[in-house]
Amino acid sequence: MARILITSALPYINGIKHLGNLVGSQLPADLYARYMRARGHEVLFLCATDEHGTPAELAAAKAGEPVAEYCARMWGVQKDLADGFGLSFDHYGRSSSPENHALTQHFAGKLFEAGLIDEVSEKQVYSNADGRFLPDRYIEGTCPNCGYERARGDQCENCTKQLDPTDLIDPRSAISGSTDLEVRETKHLYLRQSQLKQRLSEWISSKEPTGHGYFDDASEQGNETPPAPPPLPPWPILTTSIARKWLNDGDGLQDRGITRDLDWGVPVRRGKEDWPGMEDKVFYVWFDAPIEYIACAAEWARGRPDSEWERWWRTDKGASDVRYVQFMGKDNVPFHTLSFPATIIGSREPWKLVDYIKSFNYLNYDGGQFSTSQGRGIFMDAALEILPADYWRWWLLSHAPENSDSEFTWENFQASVNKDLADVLGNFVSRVTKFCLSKFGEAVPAGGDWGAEEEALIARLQKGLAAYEAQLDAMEVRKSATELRALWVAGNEYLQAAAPWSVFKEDPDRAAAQIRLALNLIRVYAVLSAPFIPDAAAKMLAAMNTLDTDWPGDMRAALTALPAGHGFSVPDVLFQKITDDEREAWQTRFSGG
RNA sequence: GGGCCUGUAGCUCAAUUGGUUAGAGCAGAGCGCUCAUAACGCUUUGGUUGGGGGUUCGAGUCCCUCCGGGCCUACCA
Repeated sequence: MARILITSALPYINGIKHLGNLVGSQLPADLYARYMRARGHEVLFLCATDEHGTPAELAAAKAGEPVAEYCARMWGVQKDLADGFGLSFDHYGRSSSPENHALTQHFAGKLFEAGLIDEVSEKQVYSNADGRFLPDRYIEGTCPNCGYERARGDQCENCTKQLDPTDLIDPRSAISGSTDLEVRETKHLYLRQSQLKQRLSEWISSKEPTGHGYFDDASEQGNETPPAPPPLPPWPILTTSIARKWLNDGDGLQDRGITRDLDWGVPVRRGKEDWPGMEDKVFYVWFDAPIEYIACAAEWARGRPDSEWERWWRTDKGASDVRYVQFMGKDNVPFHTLSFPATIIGSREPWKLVDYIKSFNYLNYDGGQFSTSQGRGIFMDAALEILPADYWRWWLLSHAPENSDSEFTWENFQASVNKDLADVLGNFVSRVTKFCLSKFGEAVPAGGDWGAEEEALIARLQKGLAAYEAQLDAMEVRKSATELRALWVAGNEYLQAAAPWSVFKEDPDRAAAQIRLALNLIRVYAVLSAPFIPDAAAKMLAAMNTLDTDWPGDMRAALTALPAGHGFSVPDVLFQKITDDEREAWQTRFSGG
């Protein structure tokens, strides 16, 4: 049995996430976690809300709540939605947890001891009206280059010119509109990532197709039950190319500011000691957020010995055989390939480094981007209001933006759900159970033997299963969905060829054997489909009146798990089809504006 | 500006990394079946792989160039 640590990128606390966020990290991570658990491996699957930073403070102010209360409330909202989508986290934590405060400060102290922290004095824009320093993006003004009046302090959206906030004509706060701005001197801590460039570069190289670092320890252990998963493939090009760009672009990897002048966050300390001159500052959210991956495990183990979570994270305390896989959207890649590893490596302590980073492109909505501000697209709460989670899970996973940005259209969604889920899988369950009920009653029928058709089906399923497993092991999400669907289709083809409804008239025993196989196939489908559509899988198992969720190793054996005489019930329709009227109504409702 | 990704059938995507005649699903057409959610199965139409040039015995795949779509560019996270 292997041990698999899985983390999903942390959703930012500010508001409800849309389907693009979901498919880019949490959902594929859940697919992988459910699959690995089903294969019998020990899985720790973690996620948490990312709560610090300026946007959280502003969102709280807008909601008229203290930021701590706002974050606590939104954590609850996001947790409920995650549960609604069947995301099977072992723990859903918070980056604001005491565990993360302590660990973030601990890492800062270790990095300081290693000489990897610089104190840098710099000038930043302060807004008197807002009572805060303004990040460059929160300063607006007229672009000196093109005259656009709503240029931001970092870049003009109109002419794309890179700007410095002091370049802007008539600068004002984007928060309040106030022009009462001044430049103040402030001191910040910088992580000297540039010192670790060589080390990081070599590490990234080892994960590329020509590298040799992707055969992790967990995959090299011999004859176990269950067998260890196959070696991890090279990292996605998307992951390594973004990392390379940041490593090599311009002067190479830049040192990074890891503190901010904010109230809400992890106070700057060196371990448990004060940090002179840093009394009113907090760590930058991108410093503390990835550390929450570790702290989240500590939260999970609250009230139990530290060894419980350290065996997942400390290579000196049992984590050396852990396989660690991260899931995220492409915007998160630099922080996971460089900044966080720099924190880990720079600490000179034996923390577990990530083994595989699965990154995703973006999901677009009907010809444009999802937009929170314009209410354009589908958000997690609205999605669950109109349809069960499995419908979304199936479509999103089978269309995951792995190679390029992909697009949600209602036509495609309707066609995919109706055909794949209702017609191919749902109808299979329906036709088999109803036929059995009418001819043999609500129990697995006895009599008859398998013949050539059954042998051919078993061989085909065995082959298809191997293909499905290979894609899931490689985290090829779309291809996994294709293989799963092919398994469903095989059942329908078999039924058509076997035609038990005809056979029954001449040879009821033979028909009984066919239906016995088909009923067993429903259970097998439930087990195999559960990582994608857990709720429907549970319904199928309930209808088959079984708790046997063993992953099929030998298909022949798996297809005899339900013996003759085993009672079952005909389930309700598994997947209701989406009608044209519904589709059109939703299309209108979610068009935004 | 720089970097990366991407363009394959009406639609959504493959193509074992340069190797026979570019394949699936959906949509369309035809046939079969009647257990089933008007479901299922079989057959079938549909391609100058964005345009042009080059390398090669051989190019969807490699190189150059042009066109289109997208992302990133370090103080939003």
